[in-house]
Amino acid sequence: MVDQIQDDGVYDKYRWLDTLDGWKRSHHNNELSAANLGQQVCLMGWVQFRRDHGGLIFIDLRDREGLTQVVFSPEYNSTAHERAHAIRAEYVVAVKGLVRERPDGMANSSLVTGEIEVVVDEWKLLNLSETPPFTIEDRDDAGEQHRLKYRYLDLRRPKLARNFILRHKATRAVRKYMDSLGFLDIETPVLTKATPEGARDYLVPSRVTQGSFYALPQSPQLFKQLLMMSGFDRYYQIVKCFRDEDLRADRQPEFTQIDIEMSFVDESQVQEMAEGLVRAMFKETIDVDLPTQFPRMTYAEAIRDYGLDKPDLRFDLKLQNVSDIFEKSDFKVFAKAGLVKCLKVPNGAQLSRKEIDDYTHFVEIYGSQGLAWIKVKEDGQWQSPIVKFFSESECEALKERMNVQAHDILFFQAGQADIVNTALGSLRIKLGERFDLIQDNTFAPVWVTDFPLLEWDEEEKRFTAMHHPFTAAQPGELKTVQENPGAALSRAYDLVLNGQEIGGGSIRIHSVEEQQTMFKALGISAREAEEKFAFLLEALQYGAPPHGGIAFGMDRIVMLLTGASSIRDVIAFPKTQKATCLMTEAPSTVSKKQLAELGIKLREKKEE
RNA sequence: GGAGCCGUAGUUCAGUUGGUUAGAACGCCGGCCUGUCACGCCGGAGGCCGCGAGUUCGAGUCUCGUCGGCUCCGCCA
Repeated sequence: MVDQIQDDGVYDKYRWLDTLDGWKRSHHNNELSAANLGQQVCLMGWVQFRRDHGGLIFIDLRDREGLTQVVFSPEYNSTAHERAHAIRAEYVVAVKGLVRERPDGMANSSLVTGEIEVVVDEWKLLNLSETPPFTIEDRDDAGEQHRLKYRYLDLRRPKLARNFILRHKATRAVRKYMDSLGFLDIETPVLTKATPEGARDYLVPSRVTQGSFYALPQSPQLFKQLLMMSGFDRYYQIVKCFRDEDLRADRQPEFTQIDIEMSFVDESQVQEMAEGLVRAMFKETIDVDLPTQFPRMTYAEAIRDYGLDKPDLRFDLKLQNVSDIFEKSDFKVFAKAGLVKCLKVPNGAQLSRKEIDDYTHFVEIYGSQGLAWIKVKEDGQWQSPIVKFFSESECEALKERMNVQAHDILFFQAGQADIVNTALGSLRIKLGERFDLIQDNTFAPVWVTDFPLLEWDEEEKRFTAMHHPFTAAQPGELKTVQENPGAALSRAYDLVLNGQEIGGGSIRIHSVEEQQTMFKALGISAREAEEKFAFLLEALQYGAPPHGGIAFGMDRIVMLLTGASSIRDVIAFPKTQKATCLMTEAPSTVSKKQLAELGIKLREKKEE
């Protein structure tokens, strides 16, 4: 009926399309209720489902807000009904009709608009649609490869659409809160200078200065510090940042940061502001009240108790250092280890041998050599492949230290400290999920403070900044930086929520001497510092105020707010793990002309 | 750079030890249907088993390579 060949042979399936002709939408599709009974309304949207009974025809009309059932009835309006047989999924239609109550027992309690329906007087076919490659509804029946290729269709799915509506509310909450505290939204450049430290830069070739490159910002770090030196006092920006590193379920090459900087403040003032911001976002998007004061823990405590610098405090298990118990043990694996840590799971003895084997493979990912364990039976007997190597006093000490009870399981990691902590800390998260220790809809924020200023980079054989090279050392630690760089503590802090790092910041260096000391500790020569950061070193000499700030990962926060398991579900047009866009097919090759203008010559492809 | 899982109809998947004509559900097309809401009933069409080699009398199934998607380690100040 719809596809026709015109007289001139041109295939034109759009000749029956209607125009709006001044029709105006009166309501969205999640809006009508019994309160609107008897009203004439005009709705527009996409056809979600069609249920053609031959006589009555029902369609569910969808827009971003929801669904409304529309009825075509031969008795009510036979012309409208006759034309409606041709309606298919995803056609775009406008209907004018009467809001009426559904017959007895026909209400649909799963729809907000389920008590009513709109019976059609007149309707317009605004556009046709090919049969979509996958069904547009919330039950996931398409793979991500298809969903990303047809992202614009995927985004019609209510579940996904809701994420972006919520994301908008989060953004709005940020702007409202920051404005209320006198922060100015100031834009910083996207074409900027490559930095030697940190992540790999995305580079943009300069046409005007051939052979030179801009870099896309990993963060507006230096610009926001310079804005403090300009006297702007309180700055924020919701800003795209770029890092050319490998992707993860919670990492995209371009991501959005809530970037904040303040002058004349110390850590506590930045943190107080930041807590208020996060509380406002949670309140105004999902109506959750976060605690009025977030707990704090030092980096050292986090590693000691949780093995990770982003502890998930939604459940209580803690790692225990048991190195001392086994110092002189006959069990050489423990005695010779740099660190031995134990994690007890109450009632964990139910784990099967296979599950334990799986956990063994799991910790191997982190470089662990193996996973030792002890199951405690009903009668208190220990079942374990390693206990036979323990002396009686070692068993007693362990029993007391770990407060061992019947049905417990103990897991051990022994070896190099960083591997022990990472492996056992990650296993802790896994076990928390396995034993359902994490309650739904709980949010456990925590500040992690007192980070080391520097960490040793084995590959480069030098210290690198743990946070970034502009982070101030704690009072008195400047001397430590020179004498024992690895021991110096910084004025950096991270905000962790449910085991995810959602924000990080620091009080910055505002004295040129301290900045030079820092560069020196990082093995950056005075010449190199001059070359890369001359503008910063100069600016610091013209009255830089004490300042500090924080940056939040907007995408990750929205993930937590929506419960999304992938960052791709809160980014409208995300990239695949290979950093490509399946829809636009970016990145792509460019013409020789474009390359020539940039003075770029591609390496010849080797012939096979 | 490395490890793992996956790739079969438009979609989601099944496919036994390698064996004849590769199946199901949903979707699509046609017919019937006046209270459905993932409507129902009847009928039909639809396949480069990701791609390329190899083993074999014979490959969706085994081997190697390759491309693509996902998860993770490294990396991500």
